[in-house]
Amino acid sequence: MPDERKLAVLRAIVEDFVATKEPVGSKALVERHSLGVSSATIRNDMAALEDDGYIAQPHTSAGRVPTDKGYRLFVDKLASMKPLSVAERRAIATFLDGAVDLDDVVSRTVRLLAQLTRQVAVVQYPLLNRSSVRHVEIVPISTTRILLVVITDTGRVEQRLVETPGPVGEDVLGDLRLKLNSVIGGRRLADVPGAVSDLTCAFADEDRLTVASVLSVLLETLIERHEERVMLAGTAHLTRLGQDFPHTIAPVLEALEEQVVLMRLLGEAAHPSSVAVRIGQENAHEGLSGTSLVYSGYGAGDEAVAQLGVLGPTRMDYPGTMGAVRAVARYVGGILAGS
Amino acid sequence: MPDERKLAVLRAIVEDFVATKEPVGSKALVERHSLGVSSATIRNDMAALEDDGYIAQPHTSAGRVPTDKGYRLFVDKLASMKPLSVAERRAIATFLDGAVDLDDVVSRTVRLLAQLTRQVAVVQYPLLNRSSVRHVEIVPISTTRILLVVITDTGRVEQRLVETPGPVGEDVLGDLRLKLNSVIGGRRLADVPGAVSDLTCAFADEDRLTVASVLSVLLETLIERHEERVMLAGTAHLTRLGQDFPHTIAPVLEALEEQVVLMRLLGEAAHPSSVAVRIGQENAHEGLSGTSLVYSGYGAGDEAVAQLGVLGPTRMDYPGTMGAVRAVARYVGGILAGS
DNA sequence: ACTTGGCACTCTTTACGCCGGAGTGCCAAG
DNA sequence: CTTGGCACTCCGGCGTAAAGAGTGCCAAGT
Repeated sequence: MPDERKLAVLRAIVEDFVATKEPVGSKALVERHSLGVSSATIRNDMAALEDDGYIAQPHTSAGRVPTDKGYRLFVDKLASMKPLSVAERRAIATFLDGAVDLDDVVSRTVRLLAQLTRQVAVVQYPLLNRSSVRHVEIVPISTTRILLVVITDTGRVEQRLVETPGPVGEDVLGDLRLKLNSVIGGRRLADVPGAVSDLTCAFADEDRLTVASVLSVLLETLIERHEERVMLAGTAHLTRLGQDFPHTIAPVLEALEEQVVLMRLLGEAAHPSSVAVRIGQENAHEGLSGTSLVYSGYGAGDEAVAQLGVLGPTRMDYPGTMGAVRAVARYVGGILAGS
Repeated sequence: MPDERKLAVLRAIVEDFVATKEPVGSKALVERHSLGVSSATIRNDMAALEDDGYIAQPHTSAGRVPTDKGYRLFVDKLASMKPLSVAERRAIATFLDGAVDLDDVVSRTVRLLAQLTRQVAVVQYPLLNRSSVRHVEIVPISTTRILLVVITDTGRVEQRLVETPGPVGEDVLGDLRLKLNSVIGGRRLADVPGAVSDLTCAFADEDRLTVASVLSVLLETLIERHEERVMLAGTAHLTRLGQDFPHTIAPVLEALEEQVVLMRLLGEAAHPSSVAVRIGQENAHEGLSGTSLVYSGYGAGDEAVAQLGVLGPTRMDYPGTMGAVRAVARYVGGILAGS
């Protein structure tokens, strides 16, 4: 619909507004970007863009500001990811190569991303569906509470407390541990449910309830838990956002503290293998209507195992941010594949 | 040094200032608190208090504001912890009793504390020195990388990645795992170093280096790692602080993201068994000079196993906050002792 | 049909001066 | 030692004024 020049105008508006944080007027536009036309022409174009909902003015006779819809068009049609500088690339390498641990990889990644983009970074823990069970450990905590620990061969460790319906003997637990390890040790996580289904039969009647409760928690842990954790960093960068809108920062912080919200944020869309963007209201969470999420799947090889991204004001440098997210996602993928 | 009435005046100033967030003058003081003297007398006292450094005025002919030193005196001599309301007590109980997990206890505690005090809450993971080793698991990740997992009988799980000096055979690892478990299984964490000291001798020469590297990481993990983790919540409450001093919020957020800073914050003082307060500059960290930390040790029984507390503006309700911190610390202690 | 220069209009932002209020410090008297 | 009085200071709010930025529209030009 919008012709060529109008698009150029929109692009210029977005770029200038991102750079200056101030509504941009027709005169400033024609000065800074060498469009071949006069300010009056630009004014006409801007009026048209406003009619179409791509830009808006905060109040009469102020400059124009991109709307969410405007940013969307910009991201979809007008922006290309900006490749990182050499220094940035080197920073990624040196920062990430020292990781000693899965936790460490995630924590370094999230800090790196925050620093690189100067925004809030979010990294989902890799969910390693195709991994298999290395060991199951059962630890009695009290007479009716036991701790269940699952170790996978990819280095993931999950723990979960189980309330048993009644007191359990040490011997039963020991027995259960042996049987569990022999039955599911080495199995793919996905195969575990089938493997343990008839395990309860091997126990005396009075212990079956206990065994069943342990098994149900085990399955729950394997299926759900690995999706639950995210890590974040760079919340201090929100203060820049708060500079102009002090009221918007609190709800964002609140949202970020809710793991659930974060997970939905990353999880709602199908995992993209490359970079995607959720802009403003598209986030479908009250406090996040003034922020954009730039995210990408990452993982070893071709398959995405989790998501990572950054959250910032809708008025952000999309090309740069998208470039950084893509670069980090790829590098982390490489690390996961290599280890 | 300061006589009785001057102390009363200081107390009144602190209370009023905390309540109103505005510098308090002599006239307002004598109106709100039924001191038996006139405003002129108060003025003299205030001048004396100012000479002694307990209060200050933001600018000439404005009301007075307590200094860090003033708050210190208030906390030490004038304040008593305010007991919680019944509703608050019940909130603690219902909130904390549902915990299913050590992680869960910590995460619920920190959220509860944040909500109760309307400030930033910090909870250190319990370090269970007196616990003993339940199981050690060794998982090969690649030819020169193995994952070491330690499970204690208190339900704590630690994992650590080990880079071996060279390739290691599965059999050696299996052997090591067996030997490790038989030697240190059931031992107190503190006893582990002694127990494993001569374990390397049991291996063939070419494997000793590998074994030694694994053992050193193991010891490291047991000694250091359990002190490292903290959890926090309620960062959104910082925005209230930022209302008046927008520039102070960013450094605080930065400090909070640095686990190291947080740990030093809690760790510098000897673990107190009851509530203690660190005010303003006493925190010895740049960005935290405008905040106070109210903290307490907590743990099962008499011995403190970790710390917990809240961070807020120096201008905070100390009696209320201290009461809340004490109550939560005690309740969590009870839970840990009970489970 | 599109572009352009001009112009009037609107609205925000900044500056300035003014005044009121709150609070202090000091003094002299009780 | 306390008290009332008083002069002085300084912040903060308010209204007006001027400046500046930007728009919308129109009529003329290409």
